[in-house]
Amino acid sequence: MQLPDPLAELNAQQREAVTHDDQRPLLVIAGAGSGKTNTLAHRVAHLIRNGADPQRMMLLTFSRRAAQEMERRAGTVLQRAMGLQSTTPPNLPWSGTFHSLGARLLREYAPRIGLAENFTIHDRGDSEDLMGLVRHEIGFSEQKKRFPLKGTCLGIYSRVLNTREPLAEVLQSVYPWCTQWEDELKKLFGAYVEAKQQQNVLDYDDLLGFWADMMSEPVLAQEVGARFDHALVDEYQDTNRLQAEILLSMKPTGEGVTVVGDDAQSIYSFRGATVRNILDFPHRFSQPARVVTLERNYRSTQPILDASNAVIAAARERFTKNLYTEKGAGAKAQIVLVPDEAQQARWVADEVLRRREGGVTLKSQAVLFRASNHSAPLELELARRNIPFVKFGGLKFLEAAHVKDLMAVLRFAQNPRGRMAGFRVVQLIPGIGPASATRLLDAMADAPEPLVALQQFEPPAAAREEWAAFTSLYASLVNTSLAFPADMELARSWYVPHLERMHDDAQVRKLDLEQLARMAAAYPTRERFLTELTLDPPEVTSDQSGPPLLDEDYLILSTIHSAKGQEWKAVHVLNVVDGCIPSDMATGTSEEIEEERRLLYVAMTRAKEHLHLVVPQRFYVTQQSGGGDRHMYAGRSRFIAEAMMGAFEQLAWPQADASLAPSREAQAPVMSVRDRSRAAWR
DNA sequence: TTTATGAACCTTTTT
DNA sequence: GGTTCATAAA
Repeated sequence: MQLPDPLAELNAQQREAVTHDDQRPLLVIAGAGSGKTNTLAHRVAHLIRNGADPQRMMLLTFSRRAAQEMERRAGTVLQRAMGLQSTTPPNLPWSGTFHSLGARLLREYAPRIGLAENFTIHDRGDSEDLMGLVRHEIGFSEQKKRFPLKGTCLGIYSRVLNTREPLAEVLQSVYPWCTQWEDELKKLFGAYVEAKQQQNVLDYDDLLGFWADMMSEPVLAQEVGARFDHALVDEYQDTNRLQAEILLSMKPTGEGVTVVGDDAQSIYSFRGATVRNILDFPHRFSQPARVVTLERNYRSTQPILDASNAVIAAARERFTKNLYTEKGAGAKAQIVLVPDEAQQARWVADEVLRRREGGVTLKSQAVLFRASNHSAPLELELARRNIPFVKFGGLKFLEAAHVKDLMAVLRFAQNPRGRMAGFRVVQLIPGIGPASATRLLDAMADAPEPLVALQQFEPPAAAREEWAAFTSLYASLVNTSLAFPADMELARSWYVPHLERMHDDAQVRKLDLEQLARMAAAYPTRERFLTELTLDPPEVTSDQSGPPLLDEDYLILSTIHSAKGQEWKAVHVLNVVDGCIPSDMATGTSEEIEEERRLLYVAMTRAKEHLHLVVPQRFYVTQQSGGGDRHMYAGRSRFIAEAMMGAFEQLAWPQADASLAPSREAQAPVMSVRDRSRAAWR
């Protein structure tokens, strides 16, 4: 039987990237929409077809979702190419983010590198809290002059680790207002590291840092490196120096290394990512790399591409790529002027429904925005009109207080030396506050058997009864006689009464806990559940109405950052206004501004057929000084210069002459202060 | 020492 | 609009 040639659907450059077979490392510069994922999937399939062992492939992608998508598509390609009947995708056990693979390796090698195997992982919030605690303990919270806040301290620490720059340099370039505190910060970070080790916890940065440290030991480097024949990295423009070092130490010759990226889409430098990684890649290994550039765009129509190209062409520095497409002409990208944010919400809702009438499902439309709170007015409008939507990015499910509480119970059981979890959990018990909690945790830290210390602890009299209930819960959680997720159920039944006592809206919050319990069921062990949920939190925010059913149609709302790698038929970008894009939080240096420009470019290139940039001409800002909210008049984003307007179609809504007059809604009474003042005394 | 109440605060993006 | 921080009362 003649099998179809799996490469037939690829263009020449893609084929070159897929079939690259010599020992040199491979760099694929892939423009937006150039079939990057497809190419990578084909490459994975190609390697497997030629005998590569999927167990010995490391696939580093930006998110777990990206990894799953990759496995799925590689599976489809393989199936077609080999005529396999089975529909199961190849099992790629080593695919995930740098952080998640780091966690797995460290767990596995823990005994040999001086770690306890049951370490738990701090998320951003825990790390900040611990930093704050240490900061307080060594007396920096009571300085006469203001010492940087805990979040800033963690930011500095993290940046030093991820960029591998000396503290002094980081302070100079990114935190110039903190340079006077260099010595104190050094001392603080030393104490912070000490605290983490005593508590047997790792933070995000440790997952990379310890991995890199482990690889600096030649015996281990050799051993780990030899486990993998291939290492493929997606979104390479968003990796940082530390990640590049890890890759280099795993595969010093570059043999079997493939990285894919697009310098024009680098949008994570705030996290220490550097475009230099992709620029320097060709000469980082002991042999030069082969470079393949994908320029043909398969996603967007020519007019959308023209507008996007115009925006990115103004970038200060970039690798010239000229995206082209053979898709037929379509509608020009639109710039839509609306009077204010409320009208913007109405316009978008109208437009979304209009498109749906035209046959574009809600799911194939997306609304993108710079910061997650930008979508608030739109969310109200959508709710009012019963348009279902799912929002990505922004406040995470796991950041809700009640979800953190329940997770902390499990984490405290998993790692009894983790103070942050314990501190949180025991204060749920009425009668126990910070002082008693500290006394308990100190006793546990000093004891050889933390569980025994906890059982022997004398709680304040007011807490005695509840304390007994807790100790028995804790004991059964620590002795993992229960199969996961049965212990989750146990913890939940202990926590729910506390939840009801503390929150008026306990009903809504209980739904979230049920959701959490359902999620837990998908993991084999408690350890895996805790680790993976911390490293790869569910992106959907908790929503009072609950997530729509999977088969239902719903609109996508997403931050631009979370929209990375995705595409939709119609894309609406909110607040394309100076102050939002670029964010006025990020107009300090020209590097920051350049990154904001790329952000707009990323947003625009998500669109396949219809692209709308909405410009509210007036919007609210809440300013801390000046005592209240005020209106601001803002112009179109500086990234769309007058000279580029030829690539856009501009329209105003409502009709131009009315655009600056107050709308009907603005004049209609929305409330009665008199009713309210009367009601206040009723 | 704990808890209840009030005031201030601050709002980017993510592993 | 929500949480965190400070102060006062139990």
